Amino acid sequence: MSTKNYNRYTVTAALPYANGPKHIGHLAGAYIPADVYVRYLRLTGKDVIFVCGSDEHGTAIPNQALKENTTPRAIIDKYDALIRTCFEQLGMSFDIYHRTSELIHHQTSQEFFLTLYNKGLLTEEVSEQYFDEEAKLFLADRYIVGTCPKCGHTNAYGDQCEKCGSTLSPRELINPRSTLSGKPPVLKETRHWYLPLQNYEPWLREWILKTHQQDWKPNVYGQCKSWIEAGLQPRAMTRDLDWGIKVPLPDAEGKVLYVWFDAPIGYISATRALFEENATGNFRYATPRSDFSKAGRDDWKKYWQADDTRLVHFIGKDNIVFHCIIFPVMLHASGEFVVPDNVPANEFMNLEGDKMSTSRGWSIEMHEYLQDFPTKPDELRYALLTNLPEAKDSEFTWKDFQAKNNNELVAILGNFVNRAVVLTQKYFSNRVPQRTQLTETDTRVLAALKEFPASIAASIEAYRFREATAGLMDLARLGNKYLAETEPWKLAKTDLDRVGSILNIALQIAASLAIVAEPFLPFTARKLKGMLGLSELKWNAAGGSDLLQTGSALNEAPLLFEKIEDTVIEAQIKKLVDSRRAVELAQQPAEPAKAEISFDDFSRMDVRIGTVLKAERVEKSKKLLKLQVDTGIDVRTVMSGIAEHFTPEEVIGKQVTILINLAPRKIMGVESQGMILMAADKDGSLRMLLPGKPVEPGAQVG
RNA sequence: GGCGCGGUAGCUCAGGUGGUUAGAGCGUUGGAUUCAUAACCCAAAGGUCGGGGGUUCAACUCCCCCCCGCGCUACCA
Repeated sequence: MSTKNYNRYTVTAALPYANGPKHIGHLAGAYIPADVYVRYLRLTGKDVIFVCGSDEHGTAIPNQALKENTTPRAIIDKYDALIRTCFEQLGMSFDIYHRTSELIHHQTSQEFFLTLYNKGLLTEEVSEQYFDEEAKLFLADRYIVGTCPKCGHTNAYGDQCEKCGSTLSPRELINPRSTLSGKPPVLKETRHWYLPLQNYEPWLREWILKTHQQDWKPNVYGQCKSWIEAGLQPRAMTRDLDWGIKVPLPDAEGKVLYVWFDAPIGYISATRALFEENATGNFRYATPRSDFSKAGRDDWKKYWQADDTRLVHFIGKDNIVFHCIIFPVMLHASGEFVVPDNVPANEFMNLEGDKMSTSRGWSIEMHEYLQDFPTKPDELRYALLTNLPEAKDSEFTWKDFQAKNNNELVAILGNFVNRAVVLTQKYFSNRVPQRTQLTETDTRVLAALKEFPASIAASIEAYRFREATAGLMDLARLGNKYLAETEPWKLAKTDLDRVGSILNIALQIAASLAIVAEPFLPFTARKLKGMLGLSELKWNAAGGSDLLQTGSALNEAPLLFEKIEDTVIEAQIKKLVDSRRAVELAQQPAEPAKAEISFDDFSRMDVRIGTVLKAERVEKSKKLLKLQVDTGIDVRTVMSGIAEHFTPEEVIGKQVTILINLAPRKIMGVESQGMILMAADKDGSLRMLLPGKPVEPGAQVG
């Protein structure tokens, strides 16, 4: 249990891997809780930095580049920009969002590696790995497929057979082949540097199993325990790859640091960059902080090396081993760094009854949400916060999103604020009325109000963000209930003084809401403060009864939230289903082969290359084009059902493949003498079969 | 296979170290109300806490077995 007195906080959120867009599951796993935590700490006046950035190394980056037919550099630039923008629009309040491709990160990582190396803490081992001679690459297990030795499945991966579920190593595969070239890989010797994790087992046992049994979440603690008890082994910290951070040793050509070695160091280099930029005033990735304007560029060390710094990593459960075992061992072994005080990893968020997966088309990408709901970042934050997978996998549904918005944000929070403000406009010309004599109800409500901030704070500090969010909404409920009990609209004609007291109290509640909402709903909090004319107040002001001065004017008060209609939700669900269908279609196996035919059958068809001389639309037909085709033998008319895929202009001059001895047939009153051959893609779209180089019309296809 | 985390009202989820009638929100039903984006407020119905054993005066909470879901099993980022 951490009983230490901490004087500053270093909070990290998992570095998103820049090989593609990120979805709301990632937000729920790490970024939203981290942002709430940090915003809260700042409000309480704590010394805190919040660092994150794009993770831009590893084999998947060049692979994605291959897939998108571009360079790794282009891939990371593209996805870094996309993710960075989304985070900003969602209100992620990073002090810096850095990139692991930056020089300072390469330097920091290499220094870190050398520190361990020079201390003699890394071991060197030579092993045989599969190598793709054509791609000239060592292959990660995932990129080798072959026949499973256990079940005979012919497409088992090098690490696992998806059919029988057994765990494999690439060497076990029968007839292995590279997924990059399709060729069989060869075994080749390679040398790598390993971190002997087993040497740190006693330390890990002491640090995790003993010290953190109480304060780490059960899922995190259990996972760590499982690994430690299973026995730790040396883990390679380098890879054969040409994309990444060079191993800073002689004769290490073609070797880079393992991405999971460099990625967490990214937190440190981001912190260095944060102070570098604040010290120089040259801001590229950091958000300027006035309190750091006098900081030196070496001040980053306090946030990583001082004993009274509390390091907290927010991650998803897939990252537990790296943040709880490997990175801490690296930090500990280096001898210079503090280790995390907590790693509040979340589980996964499912979507509409199924696992979220970008590749399967079953996800809500951040940028897609923001495109469709550009004015509603807080609405998403709230829906995710109330259903974070804190203890177990949770589920996001669009209906639930709608319900949270309509029944809670609109009906409870927005409505309460609106009621208080509208009544004030109506009876007190939009000025905060005076509070006179207090009734028993008043004092009770004011006392209850006072309790909220501390209770919400306790939840946040215990990493219970759902509970904390519920506390926020309960405060709005308190306000609604107070109005329902006191019914100021009834008293307006008889006792305006009393009405004034009631509205004063209601407005004080709204003011506290504006402060307390900031970590959860930053955009709404800002709006609400603007409406109430409330200055920036710290957390400890929340719960107070005199946040708003009597007589001060309220500003224009638009509605904080708007209802989301059924049609909008239905459209989102349809979009989701459609995107999965599209992916499934694309992955559908090709049509099975037709029955065998003889060579004679085949040679009876006369297939030629012909040149399209003329093409025109056919009246009253959506599908047909009437073509004049030079077949080398003659020029003939062919009616072709391609009008939905090609315009006449783009067909003219093309050398198409044509079956010329098909029996003529009248179509739309015109005799068609042959058939143009087309390839039909899985989505039904047509592609012409063109010769690779121009040929004379009439060239036989066979 | 081994290990870890889960399996609590129709739905989404809370339930430190075992102890009075097992909780919240949504949904449902009924009531009250009209200041408010037909919203708020009150109340009720609804669960043999995955199944089966055991420990105990007492178990959702501890132990054992089984079933189900998810994850990890260490060169997948």
